[in-house]
Amino acid sequence: MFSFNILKKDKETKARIGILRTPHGIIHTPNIAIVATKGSIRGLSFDKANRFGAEIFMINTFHFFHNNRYEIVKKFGGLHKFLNINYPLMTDSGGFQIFSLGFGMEHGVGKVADIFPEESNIKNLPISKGRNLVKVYEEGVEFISPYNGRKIFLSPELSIKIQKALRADIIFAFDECTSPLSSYEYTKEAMQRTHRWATRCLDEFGKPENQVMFGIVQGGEYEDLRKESAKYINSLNFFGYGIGGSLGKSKKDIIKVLNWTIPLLDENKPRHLLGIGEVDDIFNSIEQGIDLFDCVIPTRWARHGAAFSYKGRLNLKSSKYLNDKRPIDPKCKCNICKKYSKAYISHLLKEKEIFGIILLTEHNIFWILNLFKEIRQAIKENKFLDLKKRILKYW
RNA sequence: CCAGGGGUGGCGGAGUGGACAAACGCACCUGGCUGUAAACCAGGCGCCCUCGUGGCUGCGCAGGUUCGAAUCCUGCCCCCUGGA
Repeated sequence: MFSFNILKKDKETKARIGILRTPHGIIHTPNIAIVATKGSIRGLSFDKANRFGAEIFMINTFHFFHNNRYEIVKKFGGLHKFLNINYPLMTDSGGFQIFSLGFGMEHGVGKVADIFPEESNIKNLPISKGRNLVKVYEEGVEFISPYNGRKIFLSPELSIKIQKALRADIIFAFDECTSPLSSYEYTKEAMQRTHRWATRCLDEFGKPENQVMFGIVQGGEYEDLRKESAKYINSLNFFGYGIGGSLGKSKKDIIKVLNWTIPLLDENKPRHLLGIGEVDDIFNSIEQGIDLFDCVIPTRWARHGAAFSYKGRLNLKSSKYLNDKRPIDPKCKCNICKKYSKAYISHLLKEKEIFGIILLTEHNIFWILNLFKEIRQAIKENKFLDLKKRILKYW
């Protein structure tokens, strides 16, 4: 029921196109999973996204766990039935929340921090941003729910049990996502724990027919750890691989991490770069051999007023667009760009009209999916680097 | 005309002798956002500059008291409520 086939490899780079088959449909790679954390693409229906070319969606275990909502979904027979859709789905394991509700929240940093993790700089971080709601143990993780303060405990086994109940086609092993500010020692400790958790996840998972699992490579920004992790995760019986965790202090570090990691992974299995999705990072990662992404940026930027365009990121909340009668992106073939001006959308966003967010979400999702279509076509025609050069001129 | 209340930065609205260029909210401007605690967050928002525990102007208008006034006093102007 599941398979992954590589159709063509780029001649100049490690980019490749492939087909990932699941019981709910096929995914042409490289591709991006549209994020629908709580079972909704904020501002757009699954059907519409699918019409724009979305072939797989990413939903989150933690958000169906902290409120025990997975029990309801289980009674429905899984997410497909609960959401009443028939598209391929993947679920994240909850491992990202170890970072986002823990260190990331405490220090206000993302996965790619543009800062140095020395003491002196940590002091200058906005540590008042939040407290650490996460305690990691060998057995699992204690979260203090950010929603109601309740203590909840998630283990590798429980994450897999929940993901089996949710019944997404592709699930992820429960890992610990570390911070760019974590020390070498801590990153190593967390990586080794993630490795032990990986085998516990596989044991719990068994061999179901309707789901496959991706293991996650950790190791932060450290070459020896990344290589060790890639070798170890590759030695286990996963269907594919996620590359997760801290990807370093700058965008260049992402390339380094992928360059260390990917050559050590079975080339016939799909590789998913967790959470990444800015335009330049997409090109650089595909060039290193990444097949799948997922990212909140298209929808989040839309809610925050930013648009994708061939001229780069546009902040449509800016008053300078109120006189602009042209579409967001004159080269974009989406209905929003066919019909609406930047002026109108800017006006809606400034007035906090929800319709502005809906229009922009539709455009951003369409735009990013179209970019992946162009990338696949380019690889097919051996023009990947040409396309990269052309697009990244403005990104 | 009488009685009472009130006039604070673009707007709303605190403050009622010193730490007030004036809380807070809105609006406005600029940034940020990468496995979603995010329709969010951060910064700026009188004028000037060498951008600082800097200078100037400033709380209806004019004057006064005081070391010091948005805050107290006097006069004037305007607004609101009730009465004739």
